[in-house]
Amino acid sequence: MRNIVETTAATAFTPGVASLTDTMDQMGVRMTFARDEEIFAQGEEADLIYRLVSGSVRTTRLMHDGRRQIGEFHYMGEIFGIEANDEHRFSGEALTDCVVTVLRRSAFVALVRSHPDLERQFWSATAKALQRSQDHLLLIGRKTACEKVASFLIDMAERQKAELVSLPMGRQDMADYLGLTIETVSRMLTQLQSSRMVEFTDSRHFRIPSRQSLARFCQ
Amino acid sequence: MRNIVETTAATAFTPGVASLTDTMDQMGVRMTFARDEEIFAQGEEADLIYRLVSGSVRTTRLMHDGRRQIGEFHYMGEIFGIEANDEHRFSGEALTDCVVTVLRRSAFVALVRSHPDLERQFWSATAKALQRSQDHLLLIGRKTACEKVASFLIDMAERQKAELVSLPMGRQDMADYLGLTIETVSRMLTQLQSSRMVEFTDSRHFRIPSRQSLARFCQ
DNA sequence: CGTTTCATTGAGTGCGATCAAGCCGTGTGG
DNA sequence: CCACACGGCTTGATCGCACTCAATGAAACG
Repeated sequence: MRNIVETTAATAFTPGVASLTDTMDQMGVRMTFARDEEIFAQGEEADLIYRLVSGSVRTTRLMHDGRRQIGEFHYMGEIFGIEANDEHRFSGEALTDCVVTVLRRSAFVALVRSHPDLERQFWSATAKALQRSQDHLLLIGRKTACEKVASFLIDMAERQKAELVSLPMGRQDMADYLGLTIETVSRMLTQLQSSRMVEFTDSRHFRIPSRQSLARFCQ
Repeated sequence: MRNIVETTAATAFTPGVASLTDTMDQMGVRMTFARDEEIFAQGEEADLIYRLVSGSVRTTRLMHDGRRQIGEFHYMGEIFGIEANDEHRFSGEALTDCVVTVLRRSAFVALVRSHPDLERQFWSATAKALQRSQDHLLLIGRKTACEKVASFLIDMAERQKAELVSLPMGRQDMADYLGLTIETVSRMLTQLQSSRMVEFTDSRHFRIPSRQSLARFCQ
């Protein structure tokens, strides 16, 4: 454990109309993680809840033989590490250097119980996660390699306001998110680029000339 | 609409320590659906919440060209049709003839708000759904056809207490749940059967001689 | 008994995986 | 400043698993 998490603030704090994330930031303890560092491990007790102040995180699940599935990428402001049971079913790993605020689950549950508004916000976040997971099922189960990569690029572009979109993850992470191999991801990217659907300035930055055109590749 | 849903009971009802599902059954309106009938449609306003009294349900999502992904199968007792937004992202269809209790979402939210215990049960159900969806991601994204089918059979066996497990869905539904074709599902089933991993009495009923042996096929 | 629907089996194809180089930007030390 | 190594990415050649297309088998139903 890198840091002792203090929960003493919980009893003193009264949020009023504060947002869930603001409240977590005020009550939680700030921690930093370096790129590729593990934040929590698959199988570990899920007694902490995390909010991402800056940087990006991936949640991954590993099979015995090394096959890997990325459950979700999390970006600035998002909550992650929520579990229905008391055990983490995914590992959480820092995609880039990042800062998180950490809250004990028990403190979180107590807080949320006494502030129904926060509870609703929290439920909404969970339901959104479910939605994204279900959307992803269709992508992984039924889309072609090209459609998967195109959908991913559009999703990234929609999450970022900037015209030039940046990819915090490498090709292997993209592959493990989309249920493909690194080679196939690379091939589809060059294919999309030579069809003028995307323009990469370098391997981690791209822009989409016409969102609509690219969307046609996603079905 | 087949049936007008009454919500007058909501104000009069006080659940005490009743379970969420019991409460829904008491407050909701009972409806019946025939096999393959649509309970709610993809894109439709999600103003109702459903609990399955008897029978089975599939939630499906369709692409323009007919490709289909099944999100989840629901069995007796389960709640389904919950959405984060006000629009259904999946269709709900009766897998078999079934009976459901239906509750207006607004009534449900009001009820849940005034009874924190119910709210916790509801949240737990949502979190479990998220968990199942995430488990399914690994299956669809990274498992082989054989592993997918074996995992599915074990999951079915675990949900039913009986030694002889019955499949309420046809081969096409299995295929669309696992991200395979109907032919591949059929081939894997005969392959598993000729390896003595499962015994089918007919196409819809099977038993597993050794759970452990079959589990080895799931990785 | 014919018709329909669902499941199985077979033959051949193709998409994405695998195996193997090659490329390129970055960092390091001489 | 160059030589070299290293990791991440791309590209090429080949393979194989799952898909497609097609036929057959087996129940269910009128």
